[in-house]
Amino acid sequence: MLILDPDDPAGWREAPAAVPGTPAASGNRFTEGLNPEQREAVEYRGQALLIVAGAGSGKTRVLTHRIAGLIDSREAWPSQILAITFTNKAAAEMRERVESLLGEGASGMWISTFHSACVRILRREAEAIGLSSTFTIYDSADTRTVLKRIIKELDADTMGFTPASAQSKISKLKNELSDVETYARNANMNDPQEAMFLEIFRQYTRRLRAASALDFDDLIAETVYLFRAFPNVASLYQRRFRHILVDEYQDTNHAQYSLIREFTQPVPAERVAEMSEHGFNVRGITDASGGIPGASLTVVGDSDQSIYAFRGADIRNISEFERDFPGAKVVLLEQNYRSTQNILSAANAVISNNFDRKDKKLWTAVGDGEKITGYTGYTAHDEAQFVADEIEALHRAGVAYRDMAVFYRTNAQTRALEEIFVRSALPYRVVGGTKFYERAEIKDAMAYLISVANPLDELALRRILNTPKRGIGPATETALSGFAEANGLSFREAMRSADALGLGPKVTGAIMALARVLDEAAAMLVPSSAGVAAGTNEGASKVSDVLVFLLEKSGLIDALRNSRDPQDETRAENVDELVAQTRDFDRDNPQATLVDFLTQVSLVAAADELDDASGTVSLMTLHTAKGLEYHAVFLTGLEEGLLPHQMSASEPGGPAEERRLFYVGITRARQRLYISLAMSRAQFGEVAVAMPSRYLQEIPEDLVDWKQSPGMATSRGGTRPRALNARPGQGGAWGTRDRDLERFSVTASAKPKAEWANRVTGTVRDNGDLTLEAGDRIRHVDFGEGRVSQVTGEGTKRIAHVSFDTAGQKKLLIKIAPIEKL
DNA sequence: GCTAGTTGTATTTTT
DNA sequence: TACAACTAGC
Repeated sequence: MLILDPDDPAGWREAPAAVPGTPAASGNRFTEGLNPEQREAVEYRGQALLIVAGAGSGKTRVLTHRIAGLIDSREAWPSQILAITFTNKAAAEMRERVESLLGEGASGMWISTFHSACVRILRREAEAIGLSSTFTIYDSADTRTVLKRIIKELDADTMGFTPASAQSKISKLKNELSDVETYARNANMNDPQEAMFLEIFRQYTRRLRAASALDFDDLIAETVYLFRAFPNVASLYQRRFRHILVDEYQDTNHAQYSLIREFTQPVPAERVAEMSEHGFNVRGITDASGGIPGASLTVVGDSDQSIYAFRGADIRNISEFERDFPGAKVVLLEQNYRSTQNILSAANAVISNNFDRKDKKLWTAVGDGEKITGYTGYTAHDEAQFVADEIEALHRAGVAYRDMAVFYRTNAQTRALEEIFVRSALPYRVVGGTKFYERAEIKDAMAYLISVANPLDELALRRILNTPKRGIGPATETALSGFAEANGLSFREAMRSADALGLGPKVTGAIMALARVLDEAAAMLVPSSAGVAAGTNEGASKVSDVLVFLLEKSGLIDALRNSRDPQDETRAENVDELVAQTRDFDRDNPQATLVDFLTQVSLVAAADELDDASGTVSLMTLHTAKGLEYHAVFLTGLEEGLLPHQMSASEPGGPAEERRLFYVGITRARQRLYISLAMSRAQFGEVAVAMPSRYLQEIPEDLVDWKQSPGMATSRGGTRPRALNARPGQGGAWGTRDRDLERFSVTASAKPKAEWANRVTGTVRDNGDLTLEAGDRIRHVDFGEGRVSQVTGEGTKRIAHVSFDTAGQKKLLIKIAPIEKL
């Protein structure tokens, strides 16, 4: 999926002599069909441009046309462009679109995420900051493991430190570009809490250094430090990139902001002269003083879609852009090309409740469209059944599954949705969530590769030390690390000389054997002498071959295959899938190294996994949904405590950010928007009463057609559990006034149709080999009786198409549906 | 050093 | 619920 940028380091010193073009020369070819504001954003030439782009206002179009225009008019070579996007997928798409606009490849362009761009720079310049160019990138789980060890060793848990709390604090500091020393200077050492945290931070930094590893936040921060500490290195990039474009600017944090500032600094004349002497071509890019002026900066963003404050995103970066870059031009894009007016009106109404924002109203020329459909389920399963039914109805009406998406606030909400979707034989895919690369067996296999690529990475080594089981326990591990420390060796070196430790012969043999396997794998990666001479990877073994070698020689794959744990069968299959992925990687990137593969894996984002060609409904969190659009969108779990989330209440700006999240969700929909909630939701395995989200009231009532409103669901019938009759408590945002509930009763559609049949439970049954055929009558736990009209599929995937007497048409996966034949 | 069983505890969003 | 950490017994 991710394509390695074809930028070629050999061309690094070549002359990208720009032919300065006149703005008008960018031609009409790239402004045709654009509205006046879009056109202005594409054509403007100046130091700084802020494009305030409302949702669906065609910002990707503007960005791609702007880049294509710059290249086509010869104002810039592709290699002088640096475009930062939020995901790798967006980057790949942007590259594709630019290339198709130009009708040719645009190699040398850097279009990537902040993190990918930084890794690329850091690997190239690693030496300068005393890092191995094969440094490992630690993900949050790795960070957590390291912190867990540190906290245990320091007994910091007695002071209330947890890996999670330390992790988020360290992350916040790094996003503010505060390193250990900076923190130490300002810390109040009389406060034992603070002193302890400093020690944790210090240890953490030390260990990452020793392992030649960087965490996600380091990638950005270290690049900034690199540029600041080595102006001559920074100049290389300042000279090269003449046009910097940043998408989703509202979600940049301080470190990213600082990085952009570094990129756009001018290069003073004396350094330009120096560079020129060293053979760097600066022709055509110097100004009258002989220096290189700062690169032009284009940022695109929408403060209403800022949803990453928890990750340090600072909304001031965009709101104070004009102050930061004096003379900046601002272009406002308000015409929406995505959604119907009803959807936009709802979005506008909701977001206008956020005070302290620049007023901005999205509008469209496409017309009102259909009303928003609302539904209140009794349980999460009931809600999920509504979603499944509506998806099926849309599908029958001709909407492809891939054009529909279900959004939710927390990953935990997928469970009920998945259960119902499986039962309903709906093709779906969960985007993000527990990712493939987070599975234990995959992390194990990856740890082998990492140990080979970066021998200093102790975390990876410790992970594989006893995986598969080799009889090397914690005692041996401690002995090894003690030996390493006492002799000034790395953990890996200690393993090689394990025979000097006086351990048992079996354990010693196991350690030495593992060390040997790793050494042999490392030898496979050395390029041939011809390759070394040419600076290529010629002669090195392919990633897939190294992986297969490691899996076999280490015994990992055999251990999984021969295990009697039935789950290990799936694990072995996952490992095989990893091998298949490395084969794909080798095929797609013949020149790439093992480190390239590891980098790519470290930096995949949830949205990168999206496969446009798949014929499935997509399920994802609201955060992942940013930047995407679908014909039909289902916003689920619109309850107090979920959206806004409980945890956001205590955070400053929390409720406003949650509202933006809701806004982002609404504006993903092109034609149809569905909003739903459940009156009760299982948490802790206990059922708790749920209150409608405060944000629901903010949607004008005439825009929503409630098939079952919150009012109806509380005021009707006596068959539901008592808990549901409970009055909303004091302080509940939904209020205690009856008017609030009445509002929904009044707007509720007058047709009390099949909704009562939809009181779906989580019941699952194994029907084994129940055979059904068209014409059979069945009884379903939730839907009552019905007649089978058709049976499709094979084996465990047989699907019954059933017309229920009261609940309508449904598809059921026969094996697990709670049904019986009559 | 390994395994199974038990107890305890935490549950937001992500590059 | 569900998973991590701890304990007991091999």
